[in-house]
Amino acid sequence: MKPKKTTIHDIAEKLNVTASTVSRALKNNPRISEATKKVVLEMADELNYQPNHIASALRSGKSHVIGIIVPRINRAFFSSVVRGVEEVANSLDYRVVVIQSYEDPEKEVAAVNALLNARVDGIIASLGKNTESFEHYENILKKDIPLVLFDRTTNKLNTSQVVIDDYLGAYKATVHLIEQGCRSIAHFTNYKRVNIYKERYRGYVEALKDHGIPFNEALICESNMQLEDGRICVDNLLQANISFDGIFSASDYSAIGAIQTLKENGLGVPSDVAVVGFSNDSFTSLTEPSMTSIDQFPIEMGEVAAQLFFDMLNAEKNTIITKKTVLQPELIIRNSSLRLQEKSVS
Amino acid sequence: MKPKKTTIHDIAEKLNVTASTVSRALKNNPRISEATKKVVLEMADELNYQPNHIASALRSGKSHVIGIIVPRINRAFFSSVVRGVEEVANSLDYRVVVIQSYEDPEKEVAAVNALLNARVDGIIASLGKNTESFEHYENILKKDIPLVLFDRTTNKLNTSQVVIDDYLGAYKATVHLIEQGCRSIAHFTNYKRVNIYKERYRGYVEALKDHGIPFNEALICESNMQLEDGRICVDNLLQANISFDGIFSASDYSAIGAIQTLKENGLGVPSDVAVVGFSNDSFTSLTEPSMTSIDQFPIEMGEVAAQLFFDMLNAEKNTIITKKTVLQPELIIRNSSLRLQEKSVS
DNA sequence: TTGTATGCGTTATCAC
DNA sequence: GTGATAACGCATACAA
Repeated sequence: MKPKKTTIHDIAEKLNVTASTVSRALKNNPRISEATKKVVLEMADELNYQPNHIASALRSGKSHVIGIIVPRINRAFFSSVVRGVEEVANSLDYRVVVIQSYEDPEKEVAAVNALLNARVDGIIASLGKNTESFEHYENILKKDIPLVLFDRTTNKLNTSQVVIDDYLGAYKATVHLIEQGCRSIAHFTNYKRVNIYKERYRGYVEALKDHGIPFNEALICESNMQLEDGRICVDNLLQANISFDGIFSASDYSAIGAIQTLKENGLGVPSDVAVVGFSNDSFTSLTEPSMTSIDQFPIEMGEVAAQLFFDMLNAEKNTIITKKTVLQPELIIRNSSLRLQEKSVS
Repeated sequence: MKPKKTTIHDIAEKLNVTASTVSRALKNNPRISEATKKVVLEMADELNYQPNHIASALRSGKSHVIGIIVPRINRAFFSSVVRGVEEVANSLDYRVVVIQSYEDPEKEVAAVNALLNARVDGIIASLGKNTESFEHYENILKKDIPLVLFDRTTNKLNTSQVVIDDYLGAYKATVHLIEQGCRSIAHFTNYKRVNIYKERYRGYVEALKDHGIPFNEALICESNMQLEDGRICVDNLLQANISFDGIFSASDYSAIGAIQTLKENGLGVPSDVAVVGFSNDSFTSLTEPSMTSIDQFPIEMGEVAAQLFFDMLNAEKNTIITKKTVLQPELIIRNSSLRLQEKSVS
């Protein structure tokens, strides 16, 4: 019933050569004559030969698979990064497998082990928010397996990474709010725990300083940055009677929560409070008002991550090259912060 | 430097048994004594043994990998289905790899080939909108490899599938609009090309009939169901001066496009036009007004798909069992269609 | 209950 | 430029 799959031996037999010759011909080995290569390729085609990657992986020790660890794949940002990696990887005949860590350190450790166990040729990862130990990643490096970190990275690991300039993104966002007339800008952050939020916090502070606006501790709200947290932050500000006319949230999710609560309290967005988020998640264009945010160019980030991976893979002789690439973010202005035109109309 | 990975031979050597014994002990083979199993497991633990799945796959012909083909992973629906599959699969020591077809028939064929080539033990797939030939899927079945279809399926392939009752979902949605007082309900669809939209169309028609509301061809708008298409559909209705007081869109995306255009034209949602979408995508709770939609229980769908896969896998002797599972959808009522309370207030 | 022998399909290392 | 052989790590038919 099941037609047996054709192997290099089948091809070899038909052509009266050996499997080694076929193997070399298929791999375009320079020591094989062009004539032989030609007939081998033709026969392979005729017999509908499909190389067995499993056998190849076993023999060569190279699986041609890259493992990606992301907190969750249903975030637009992460799924776009994965897509970027895939594009580069597939073009070089590499496959990609994705594992989600769900921001759970234990699951992250398990993910690393699962990937190592699956003999991936390398790992591209973004750290979970609660990751504080890096042993599992150090194990990867100890085994000389390429590791590339993206977005949520750490400098405690000596490996390549790609990030956006979170500082610059936050700076741009804050300056934009100032230009729209905001003078009391609240900031939603998680800077004590995650590097990228620390950078965004720094950008916010610096932008205020550069424009002569005093920093006000009371306007900082620390949380886990989900939708509900944004609601709570606004509630707290209102209850405490702290006046504010702008919000820069380091996450789109807490930004939308903030917008909802502001509206429920009869405050206009952006007329009373202008709001800017971070990540340019796909839903930001669907909210009312549509939300200004910072684009992180996730596809490009994935492409760069893949490139860094292959750089490491190919340099793997003894030179350990680690590179940090920083991408430039862009401010996408939408209605949640666009006051100037509104004012001239009303 | 690199410590060589421990194999079953290393364990065997330490214990003065053979590799076969170790292999069997690790697989919990009943022909091995409990005592031997115990020492083998202990030694495996001590030497930090990690089974080499690649070698195992080569030898046994079973990769313990399930391939999933989805149009795009960044749709909440699909990523949730994948998650459901993963949960069941991982609990049975199977891994999952995902390939996106991007609604492109050629990419879908390539995806099937890539998965077969990767020697996956089975494939779980949702068809692309433009898929009209099924040869690539027939090839899977010919090879006796389990295939499970979900959501966007076809009856032209004799294999297991899991769908929601699209007819019922549409029926519920339409009845809900009628109960909210709608009497001229537009329907956005793609029924001529995709089965599930045909079923939703049928549910819409039937609900109207059951409530004595005449069907009006002019209220049907066929399109590709993206956001922009929803905008166009509403534009067309308005331009043609066709009066309508409700919209049942078979997609959340065209529903949000419709809401945007209605609002831009000064029409109230739901006061002038009530809107219901389909899929309960995560953004539906973030729009203004929040959007009523039909939940398809994607995680459950993934779990069932995985279950059907394992059913096929385990029955693979000679009995080909194919089963069709139909899940029940649920109407999630939000503000875009909730008129009754609004009316009593205003 | 355990050991022996063999092969899954490929590739690396010799040899010629 | 090509062939012969072994080996990657594991699983299984057959023997004992």
